[in-house]
Parts: sequence; C-alpha cells; structure tokens
Amino acid sequence: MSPYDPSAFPPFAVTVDLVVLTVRSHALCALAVRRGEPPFQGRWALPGGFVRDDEDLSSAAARELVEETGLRAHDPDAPAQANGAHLEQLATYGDPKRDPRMRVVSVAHLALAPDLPAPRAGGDARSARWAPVEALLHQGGYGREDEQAAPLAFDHAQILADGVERARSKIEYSSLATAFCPPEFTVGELRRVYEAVWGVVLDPRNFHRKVTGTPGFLVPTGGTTTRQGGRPAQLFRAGGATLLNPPMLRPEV
Amino acid sequence: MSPYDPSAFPPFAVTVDLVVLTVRSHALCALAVRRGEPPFQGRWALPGGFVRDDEDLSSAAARELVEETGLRAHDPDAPAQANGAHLEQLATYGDPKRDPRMRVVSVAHLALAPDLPAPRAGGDARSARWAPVEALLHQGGYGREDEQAAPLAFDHAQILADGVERARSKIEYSSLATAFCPPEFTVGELRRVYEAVWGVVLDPRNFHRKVTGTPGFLVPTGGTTTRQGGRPAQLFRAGGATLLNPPMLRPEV
DNA sequence: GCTGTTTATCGTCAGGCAGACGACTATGAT
DNA sequence: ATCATAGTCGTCTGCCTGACGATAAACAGC
Repeated sequence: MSPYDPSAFPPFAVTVDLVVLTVRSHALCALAVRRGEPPFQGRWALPGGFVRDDEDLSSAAARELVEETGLRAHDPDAPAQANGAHLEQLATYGDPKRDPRMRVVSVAHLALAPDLPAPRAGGDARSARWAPVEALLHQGGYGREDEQAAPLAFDHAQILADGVERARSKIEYSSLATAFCPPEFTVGELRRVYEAVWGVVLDPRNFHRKVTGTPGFLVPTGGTTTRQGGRPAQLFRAGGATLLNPPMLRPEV
Repeated sequence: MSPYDPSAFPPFAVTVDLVVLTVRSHALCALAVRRGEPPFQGRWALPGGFVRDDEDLSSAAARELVEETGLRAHDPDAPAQANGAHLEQLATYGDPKRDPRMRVVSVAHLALAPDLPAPRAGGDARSARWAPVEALLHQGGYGREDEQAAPLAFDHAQILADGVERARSKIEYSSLATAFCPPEFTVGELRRVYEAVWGVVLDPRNFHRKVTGTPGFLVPTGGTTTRQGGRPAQLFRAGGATLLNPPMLRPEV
C-alpha cells in the first residue's frame, strides 16, 4: 500500500478554532463571534479560520488569536507573562458531517487571557463579544429570549465544553490560573480566578497558605495595591514553576 | 470573508497515527511498523493511515487499530474491558514540512493494550513489532548497531514521546493502568504496570493499600492465581471508577 | 476621630493520607 | 524441611488540607 499516493487520499480543509477564555466580573467568559453568512448565519460561533498552506497549526492559532484579540501568545518556553495569553492545542474535531458543505477538520486550541478591555472586531468586521460560558453552553434551557438563545454553530458547543473542562482541570495541577491574571496580581485576585473557573467559593486563608507556600508559584514584586478595597495586598508575579505539586484541590460537588 | 469558499482553502491530507502501548516483560513497549517505501524506507514508524472520506477521526483510529493489532477499541462509555484496548485522541501534528512530499496533518491517537501475543502484520504485509519505548526514543545515544539504531520516521519520535508522557501522567489520576492488564489481574500485576510505565519501583504494601482502598477502582472476582509465583493472589477486575481521587502519586525523580 | 465594613494575612487544631517498614501468610522449588 | 517468592495486614510519623479564630490595614460614613 502506498499511503502517500497523491491520488489516493481525500482532500480535507483544515481550520483552527479558538476557545479563548477569560475571567470577567467573577464569571468565566469565552470569546464568541457572530457568523455573517450561512450556514448558521447570525449564530454565535468560536473564532477560527483556515490553516494556510505554509503555516504550522500553532502558528495559525496564534495568528487567529492576534486577529481576534490583539493578544500575542506566549512562547511556552518564554519567561513569565509579558502581556500575552497562554495558548495550547486542545483537540481535533473531524466528524464528516460537522460542516454541512464540505469535509473540514478543525484543530481546536485553548487560549487563556487576562481580562481584556473589549474584543476588537475581526479584520472582516464581524461582531465579537465575551459571553459567560454558562450562557453559551446552556442555551434553550432557561427560556431566555435574547440573541444568545440559539446554541453555538457547528459543534462549537462541544469544543467550548471541552476547552472549559481542560481549563478547569489544568489549573488544579499547574500554575496556569495566572494566565487569567494581569502581570501583577494579588492572592485574592488569583483566588477569584479559581472561584470563577471552578464555580466554587474557596477559603481565603487556606488558599493564601497554599499558593504562598508552594515554591516557585508566586514571587512577590514588593508592591502592594488596594484596588480590591480593604487592607492593601501584596502584589505577585507568576513564578517559574509550571506544575503544582501537590496540586490545588478542587472542592467536591 | 468567506471562510468556506471552496476555492479559498488549501487542501490537506489527513491521517491518523497510533501510539499503541503495552507492557511486556516489565518494560513499556510501543508498536512500530517498518516502512516499505520512501521516504524513510526501511525505517521504523508508528502505524497509521489516511482518514477516509466518510469516516470520523476516532473511527479511523479504531479501524487502524484493528488492522494492526486485531484489538477492538472500547467504547469509552461501555462497561469495563471486554478484550479491547483503551483508545483516545492524543494530539494533532501539522508542521508544513513534517512530510517531505505533501501537506499532511496527522491526528495522533493513543491506545493502551494488554500484552498481546505478537503483532500481526498489516493487511499489506508490512512487518510490525513491539519495541521498548526507550529503545525507540533514545536511538543513537547508546551506540547500538542493530536495526533500531535509526530514529523513527517523520516526527514520530515526538508523537511517541507525547503519547508516553500522556500515559505516564494519566495513570496517576485515572484507572487507565488497568487497560494494560488482562480482564482479570492481581494487585501485583497492576503494580508492575505502574512500575514499567513510570520506570520506578513501588512499595508493594503501600501500593496494595492504595488500590484496594480506593472505592470503585478494583472489584474482586473471588478467584486467585499463583501465576506470578509465591502466595496466591486475589484476582480483580477493573471497577467502574475512572478517576482516582486522591491520585496515585508518582515518586519524584 | 470613631465605627463599621472589607479584604488580607497569620495561627491553631484535628483528620486523612502517604512513605517507611515490620510482621505474617501461603504457595512452589530444592 | 527449608528457602525463596509474593501477597497481605498493621503501625508509626510527618505532611497537607479543611475548618475556623484572630489580627491588620485600608476606606466609607457619621
């Protein structure tokens, strides 16, 4: 068998779709764009686009991320955060019927970003917005009448759910939660990230003990801030550690 | 912009490649096939093939797995093991230069299988064999002169390394290690799986306490065996639990 | 200035779990 | 019978977590 006989394989279109997550006003939100054309015209979808002919998958994802948000993706091996987002491959979706018109395989990527001012419209002027993931995933069940009542286009609800689940589990055993924070942040801000992503309430004292006691997780910058009100809090940057051992435990139920 | 203008996207070939792992004689082994044609003719590679026009990615991976090993993949939602392997998507590799002849995107899958009698040659009579992952990954550094001295074809060394890393981390917090065992197995056999995959030695007493004390991990069948020598050991099947909480801890270093 | 509110931070205590390791059991091999 | 090999049950100690009390340092309003 010649697995590479150029006439022997069916042609596919390959796209990257992005699950871009952030934490806004105590809720986990995802970036959604409104489709301007069929199929699913007028419906919300995840941002994405075709992989170019000379482009790696991660490059295509980084390019789409810049186009949609202006965020530059970190090099995973680069120091801590500059002002970029964490970007990693999530999974690949290739059901033959996922796009009604042609065979499209989508390599979904997950991006975690700090709270951004506002999504900028894509170069093609599609509208874009941040929406709480709960609203994007549980549509139709609440009798809501607004524009978001329709489920996401294609299989994007599944992709989003997988991305959210990845984020939820990954902040347990890695320092990825800091990707949701600005370059300098307080322990309380980091705790609110965990609370928003997991949808739980954490004990501030035990959380503080845990994160400050894990070597390499946080490094104090020396500064303090009162932007959250109350007693001034120390500012930290993300330390070099990427894996938390032992992990942060997610409360049950 | 029309992301689906049929003339606006470059065509890709899409393949699935398989990282099939098993534990044989106390070593973690992977299935490798010898390439019969250029490029990389004569070199070892991971089994794989094209995704068909009407086929889902997971179906293609399951089909390749049957063709290469005769193993039927579990339905992830099916009961415990029948005589199949665990199969899950691993990651997707799409470097523009990963195949010298054309643009190929490969959706790699990870399969975990019990020790099999012997790999059966593919329908196209390629030769296939189990090889310790260390030998497949660390070629050239040991001055070995045998047929395996050449590194794997394409980017398959990277794919294999990623698959091994996935398996190593996933048996920490899931019951996946039982996928390496026959339908009925002893605690000692399961422990040898962990030892082979992690490349460590575990304390038999603490391991026994851990796995028998985790609800839903193992269910006794009532039988015993002495196939490992020594005192007869209880036989178990995999229980319904898929997530281990708290996880099995991998010894450091 | 005083008081109440908010958030941050430090401490204490009990329970659970893991690592280290002793002890005993039940087989087969010599 | 003795030994070697595995399996299984216990004990002890230290670490970590969850629950929660207490103190500190800011701001808002009176």
